[in-house]
Amino acid sequence: MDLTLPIEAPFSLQSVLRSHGWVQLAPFSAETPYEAFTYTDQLAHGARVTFWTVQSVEEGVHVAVKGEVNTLEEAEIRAKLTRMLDLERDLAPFYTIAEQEPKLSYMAERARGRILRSATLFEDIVKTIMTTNTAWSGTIRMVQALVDLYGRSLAEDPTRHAFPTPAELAAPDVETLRRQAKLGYRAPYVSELARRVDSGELDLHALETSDLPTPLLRKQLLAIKGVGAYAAANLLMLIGRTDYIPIDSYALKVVSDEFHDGRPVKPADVEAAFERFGEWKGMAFWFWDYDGEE
DNA sequence: GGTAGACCTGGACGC
DNA sequence: GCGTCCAGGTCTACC
Repeated sequence: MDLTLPIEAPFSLQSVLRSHGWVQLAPFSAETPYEAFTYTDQLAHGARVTFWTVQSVEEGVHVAVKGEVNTLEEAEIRAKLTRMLDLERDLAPFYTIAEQEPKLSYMAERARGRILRSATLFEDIVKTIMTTNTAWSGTIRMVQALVDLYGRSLAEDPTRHAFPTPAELAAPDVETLRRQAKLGYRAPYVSELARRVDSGELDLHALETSDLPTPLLRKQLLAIKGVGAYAAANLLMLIGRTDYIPIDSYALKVVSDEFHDGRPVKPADVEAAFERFGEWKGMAFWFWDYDGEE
């Protein structure tokens, strides 16, 4: 079936897909220049696996779904795409600030600022843990392994798999996760997270929709094993809280090159570079035109 | 609250 | 081929 998700301007599907590396991770699939993407998803309603092809149209985005879906399933797909394409983020206040800064002034014109997310916060947390202390190629490999090994397959094409649910990742023991998916020391982190979410002990929907102040939300994220300062800030960015900067070795490098002539910098220097943007400093860091190509 | 050391894996690099 | 280093960090023990 086909459905259209109407989206008000400014919006650019390509800008969302280019917002970070998530589109390169399974079960996403896309080719540069990222004008469309596909995604394999296991629906909560009926637990059926569906395959979507999403592309930009004049009114918003068009979604082609393999097979027929009922009304509840269609509503779920619309809700998930709204999350994935970050459609509820209000960028107007940030655009007002950004147009005063030459390194950010491109944003409104190019409809940048929306950050690609997975269908669920659970998937985003697992993927974020997979980015820590590894090369990007390692992140791609580990996420692909989790999807291929534990995600339910698409009936029409068994080579395609959805991202595993918390129950599906809680099922294998830690040693199996470590050995089969080659997660290394991250295996117990993923296992514990999956078990806590599956049992209801950790309510990620409540966390995501909470109106708690950002420092308290950050504290809840830091309580998840495997989520440290960088990962928590990254996840806060994904759920629309932009007042922390995900400081990793990449951040240290780009800030060093941009503001300190390549001299070594510390996390405090990264904070200082964007402090003037207040609650938007994570956005300013994330979308700063470091290489002058925007 | 701050810091040193250990931690899985796999690719890059030097020999 | 083989050994070493380290990559888009985090945890634990210790001070």
